[in-house]
Amino acid sequence: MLKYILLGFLNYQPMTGYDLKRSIDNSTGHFWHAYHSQIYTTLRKMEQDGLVTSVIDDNDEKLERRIYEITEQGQSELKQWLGKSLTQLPPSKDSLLVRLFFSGLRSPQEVLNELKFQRQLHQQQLETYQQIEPEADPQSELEGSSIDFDREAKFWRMTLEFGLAYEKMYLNWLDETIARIESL
Amino acid sequence: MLKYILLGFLNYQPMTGYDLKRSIDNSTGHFWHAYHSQIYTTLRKMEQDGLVTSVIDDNDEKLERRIYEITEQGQSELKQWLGKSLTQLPPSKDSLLVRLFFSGLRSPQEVLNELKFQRQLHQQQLETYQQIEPEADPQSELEGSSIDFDREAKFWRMTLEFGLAYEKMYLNWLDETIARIESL
DNA sequence: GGCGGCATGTAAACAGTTACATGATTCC
DNA sequence: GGAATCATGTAACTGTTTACATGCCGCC
Repeated sequence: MLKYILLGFLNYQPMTGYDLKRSIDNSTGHFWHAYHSQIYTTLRKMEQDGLVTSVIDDNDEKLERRIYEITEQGQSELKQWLGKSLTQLPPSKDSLLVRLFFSGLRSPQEVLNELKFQRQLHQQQLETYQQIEPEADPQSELEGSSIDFDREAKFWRMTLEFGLAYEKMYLNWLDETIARIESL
Repeated sequence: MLKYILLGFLNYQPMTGYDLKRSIDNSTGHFWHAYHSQIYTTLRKMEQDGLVTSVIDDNDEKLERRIYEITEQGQSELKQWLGKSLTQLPPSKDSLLVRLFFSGLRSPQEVLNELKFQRQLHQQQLETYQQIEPEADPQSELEGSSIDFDREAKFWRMTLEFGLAYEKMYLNWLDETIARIESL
């Protein structure tokens, strides 16, 4: 999966591993997290497979900043992946729900503490998403590009809407669940 | 993670790998999926680590059905895990959102087809959850057990409520997103 | 000079997925 | 007899996470 995320971003413009890490953290990372260690190793592998090429940045002679660029083969692989629609539900994994499922073994107070802490985190996450709203086009500086970033931004916005809906739903459910446990 | 799910179920009663597979598919699998291959190998590893013990079922001489039972060490490890509350948001991974994020490369019709198909799947999933509602206690036959299954069932119900809220949110978002793309 | 953030990487461990394999039982 | 489902497992691979490691730059 990470492979396609990297191809997706490199299809916008050439970037270093670190640039990719930041791009992911600010956008797709909200629904597909990646560690820098995985990004660097995956980029190396993709270069071996001919999906990207890399050059060392000349501007900066001290730091070995490697700039990656997507190849035609990379573009074609990205398009091919997008062409094959999902035919199943993406499996969801939520360790909090696993913990809650087996919470008969814990004291109600312990469960409440955990849920209330999660509530804070989800509240923060919601606020993070709400602050992304105004600026929907972080790539707007790319004037000469062949990419229509207005069109791209519509899809980015849709994933943001998902994040907002998800956090609101999560907060609602946490509030109801907390209330239910408190009344036990 | 799977380790703790297996411990959680074995804490209710001794079971075979296949029993565990079915229990997971019907409950925690909705928020933490596991393949049978992983279940069997993890059980073997847990036995080596002293978290469970196993015996071959005598009733069935043809089939080598191995019945696993949780040990005291296993119980203590399960409780210890539950004791350490999550301090971060569980990372979510949703490949549909990744695909949508980069859907500027696709035709609107392709995107719509994928979203509409996902809509069907989520509708089915919602109905699945709605049918679980009436029977909240699949373990009710265990009369002599030391586990208070009424108390357990309250937590199971909470995770089910999450599933219902999640699917409703997802369907809503899909409907809005589909409408937005159709009006482009 | 020390601290924090920038920037890049490797190694080892762990988790999860896919494919292969086998044999029993049940139903048609 | 054949197909589907029950039931158990191994092997190879891929993906993900944690830990280790290094050095630069700017700020106080």
